[in-house]
Amino acid sequence: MRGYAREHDDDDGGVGTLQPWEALVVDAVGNLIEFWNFKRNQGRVWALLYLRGRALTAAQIQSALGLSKGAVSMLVRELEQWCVLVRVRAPHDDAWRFAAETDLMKMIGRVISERERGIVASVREDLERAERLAKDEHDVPREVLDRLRRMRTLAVFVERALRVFVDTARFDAFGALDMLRDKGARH
Amino acid sequence: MRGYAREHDDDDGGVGTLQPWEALVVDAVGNLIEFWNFKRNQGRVWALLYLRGRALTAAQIQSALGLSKGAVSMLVRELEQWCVLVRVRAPHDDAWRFAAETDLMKMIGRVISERERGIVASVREDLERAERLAKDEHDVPREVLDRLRRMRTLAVFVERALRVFVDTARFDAFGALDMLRDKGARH
DNA sequence: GTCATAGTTTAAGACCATGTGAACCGCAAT
DNA sequence: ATTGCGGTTCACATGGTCTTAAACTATGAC
Repeated sequence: MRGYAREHDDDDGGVGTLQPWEALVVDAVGNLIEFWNFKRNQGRVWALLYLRGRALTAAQIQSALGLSKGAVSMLVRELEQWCVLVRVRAPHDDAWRFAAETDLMKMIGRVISERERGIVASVREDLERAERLAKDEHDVPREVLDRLRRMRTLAVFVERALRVFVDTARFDAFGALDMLRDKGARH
Repeated sequence: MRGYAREHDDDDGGVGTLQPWEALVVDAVGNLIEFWNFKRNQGRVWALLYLRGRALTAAQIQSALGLSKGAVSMLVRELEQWCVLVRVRAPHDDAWRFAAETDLMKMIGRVISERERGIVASVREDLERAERLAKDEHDVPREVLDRLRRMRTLAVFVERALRVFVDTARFDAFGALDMLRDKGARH
């Protein structure tokens, strides 16, 4: 019976295809992540790396997940930009290796500060501009202006909330989100 | 100069196109909502209705936003299902009218409980199945099982957090999210 | 009955995101 | 210089989502 771990498992991280249970995990994370507007395969790559618990080469990722060379190249670069994995090269290794980031706060924080915050900010700006324009018209009813103001205020509020979140969450108020980390034990 | 409000503005809610400032608002909301995995036009419809502060007919929505009849039909049905607008028919009116829901908690609560919670739950289930399968293998390293368990635990945690949120948030801990509502004043 | 109006459903097409495969670059070994 | 290997980039194909146009249903007026 073909086992999960090979004898010298250092040099092959996943030739051929995944075990069924591994595929389950990888796809589950992929599906989840897809809903947060990332690519499904980004989630699958991260999950694979996290599960394996060590750095894999692009080729290993490619064959484990059944992706093309180009796709892996794109995916790891994107994930790197989101601080979701790190690219490492051992002294005399001739290939990059990729390892999963396990600090969820770091990842979420980055997504919020780079993406969510930008969106909310631009909505707020549009609402502000709209408010100025509307005020210049002479015939916009008071209640309409009022609703417009309320929307803008809400946007400002959300913007602040996000800022507070990223600024404070690092010093973990959110203990549970540190759960993926390898703390005690080994090493 | 063509004004915003017409003399007898009861019967035309938006013939032709929107005022520039209105378009700004509507599109801003559309862009925002798109990022929460809804259709851009769903956001635009809601924003229009909220801004106008009264129920509009499908035809009015259609011409104000420049959509097709079919699109409006789809959009309002979907929004209705998410409790984002209500469909009303006045006594002797021969057309439905649609009004924006202003209780943000109601809307968010519904989205979380119907969509987000389902996703997280299905991920948790997959992780549980994977964990059982992995335990049946004899050669899965302890650390791997451990990471798998941690992922599952995190999923369970998130699931609980979402449940708590939808169950308690109704009795507004989140005052700011009630901001869109017309409370005091008129009426 | 016919006609008109309001709304729904559907097939077809436009559009966009994602992945592929091949060409390409850079480097090291021979 | 040539070959091999890791990695990147790009044009194109593919697939999914959204919108439209048109057919269709329903309902009320005449």
